[in-house]
Amino acid sequence: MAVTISDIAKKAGVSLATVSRVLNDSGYVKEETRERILEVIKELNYTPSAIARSLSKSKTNTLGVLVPDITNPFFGEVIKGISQIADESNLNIILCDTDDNKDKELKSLKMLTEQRIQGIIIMPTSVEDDFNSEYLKTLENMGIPIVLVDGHVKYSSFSGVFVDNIKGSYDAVETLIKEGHEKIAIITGRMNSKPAKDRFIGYKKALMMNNIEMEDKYVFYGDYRQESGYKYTKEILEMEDRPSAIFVSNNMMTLGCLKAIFEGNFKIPEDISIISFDRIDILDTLGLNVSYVNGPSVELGKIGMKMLIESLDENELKEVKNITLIPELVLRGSEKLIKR
Amino acid sequence: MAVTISDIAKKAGVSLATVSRVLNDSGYVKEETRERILEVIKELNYTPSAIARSLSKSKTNTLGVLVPDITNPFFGEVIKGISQIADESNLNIILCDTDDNKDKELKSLKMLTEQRIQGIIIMPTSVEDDFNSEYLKTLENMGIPIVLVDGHVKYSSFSGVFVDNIKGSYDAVETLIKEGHEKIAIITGRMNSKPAKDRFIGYKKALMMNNIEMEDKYVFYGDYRQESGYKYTKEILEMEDRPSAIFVSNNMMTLGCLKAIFEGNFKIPEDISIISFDRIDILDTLGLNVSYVNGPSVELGKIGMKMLIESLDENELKEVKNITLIPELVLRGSEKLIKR
DNA sequence: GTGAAAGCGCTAACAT
DNA sequence: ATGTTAGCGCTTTCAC
Repeated sequence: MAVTISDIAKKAGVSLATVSRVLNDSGYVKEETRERILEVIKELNYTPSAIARSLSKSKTNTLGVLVPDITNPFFGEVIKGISQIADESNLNIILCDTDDNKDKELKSLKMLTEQRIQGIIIMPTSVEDDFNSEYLKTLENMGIPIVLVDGHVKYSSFSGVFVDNIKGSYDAVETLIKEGHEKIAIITGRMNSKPAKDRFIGYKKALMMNNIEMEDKYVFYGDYRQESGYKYTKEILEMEDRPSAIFVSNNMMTLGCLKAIFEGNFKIPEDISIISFDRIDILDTLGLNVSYVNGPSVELGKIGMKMLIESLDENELKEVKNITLIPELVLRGSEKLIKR
Repeated sequence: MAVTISDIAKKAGVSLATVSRVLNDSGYVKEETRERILEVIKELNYTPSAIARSLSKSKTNTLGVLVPDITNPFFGEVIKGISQIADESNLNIILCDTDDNKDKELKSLKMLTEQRIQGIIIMPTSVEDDFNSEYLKTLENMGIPIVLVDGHVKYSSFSGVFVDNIKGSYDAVETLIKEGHEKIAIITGRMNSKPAKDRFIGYKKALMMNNIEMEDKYVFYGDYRQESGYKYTKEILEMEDRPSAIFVSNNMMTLGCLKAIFEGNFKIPEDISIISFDRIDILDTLGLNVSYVNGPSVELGKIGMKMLIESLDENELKEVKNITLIPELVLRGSEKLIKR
């Protein structure tokens, strides 16, 4: 169907090998022959088959990337970082949206191995029912390097780049305390997710270090979705012993939280203070001054990809590397304690 | 390196062909042999090579998808739609973020043809410097079906699924007029983009049909980016003969527009009315009642993918199909004309 | 400097 | 019901 290397060879009056040589700049080819071949290639509009090449070289130059939700801008930014580095190294990437679903994740993983990708960057969905990490482990044993980004799977023996979630939320909550807040609520993520758990730990730690007793009634177990942020904020706003501040564990829940606050006609920070984990671009754009803990998304992607590329080098002995990035606390005023 | 079909054959004491048969459920295999083979496959942890299969069948079952910006939730949703349908048909997709950049787009296109993808869904970046449509045309002539989503390239001879931008903005602007607005500003997109142009046309048409003279001073030529929305809204708000309403041609510029409005301490719709093209989830979430023209993103993706799959069928004669979806006008109150 | 030929892992006639 | 074999398009070793 398509024009192949042998069509080129025939038309140029040389052998396959010679064509291949000019294609790959390998071995010696007389300048004259080279030019003739190049011309024929142009003329016939030849495009080499990556498939055939991959098969022949047992090397695809393709990497797999798994994200839980492609419509979440945070992941979008991570992907930007990943693509950028991949591009520079002329690596292809196959991107899979796992829809935050272990089954889809597994299906994608299988598809990727069939495609003989040479490495995987994965942003896992959660740690629950953790059968996929077994599968990942198998892949790694088969020689496919795995790099985790912003999450943890069961076997911590994978390399990865993470955000220091504990420190991030510790800083946020401590800031609230220093502002004078004493009753600080938290809306957490699912407790089977490492990042969510760590954010909770940071919260507890900050209270403890500042001699504030944690109160169960101020702890709301959310699930990283808008709805839970909305629902629990509503509850919080109606408490008789209402906390003066809320620490919300991720961006989506913060949106829900804000909705509840606006609906109830409460003002930030006059009526209630909040700090969010994760930046929400839009808020800044709209001039809504919500303070947040900023996980470095693009950076996460870039570093993850660089780690992966390094471990692609077969010669290098594979040691497990872990890099943890410290998130930055960005204060916008929503953390302030106003006399109420 | 990896275990191959012949390893399986050897260990199971059969020939390659037989193994291939059970792998593909083709031809007859004795139940007993089948089971034995299946067992060996499990045991050796065999994963077929899609690469080898593709080469052998001259068929990759892989599609290419090009998006201008993966961090834009609108495209994220289109991708969700695409993935969903692809999944159901067991088609793989390679997704490329072109960064709204013709060169990257071209590079991705080349990469995709090397990968021998069997079809392409493309959301083009703009119509400007339109050399890629030539390339696309070449690809199509080579038998690779192309489906356009929400954009137009130079050669309108491609199939595609679009949004009726003219009608969308016509409805929006007419609504403003019916509300009593007479001075209606527009912030457009770049005039080399078909959708942007059409949205402008809808605006003009609505004015004309309602016997309102279009005033040049109310037309602001933006570029679909936040900054331009911000900048022109600032200008608008400072005009001595200030319009009572703004029609903003896309979501990003609307964000900039809102920022300018809030910064100036203007109220919607008390001080100024607006309608946006494109839904912005966050606004609803936050309880900001901005009316908008809603392009059906997920639907766009699903339909686009279905069209592509249809034209994958080689038997089918390839006719150019165009489907245009009518966007829905969602009124939230920001269009109201309040006595000022 | 160039060519011949084996091989990458699999499929699909064609035999048996 | 199963085996043999010729490709798929390319790379690479070994000859010449």
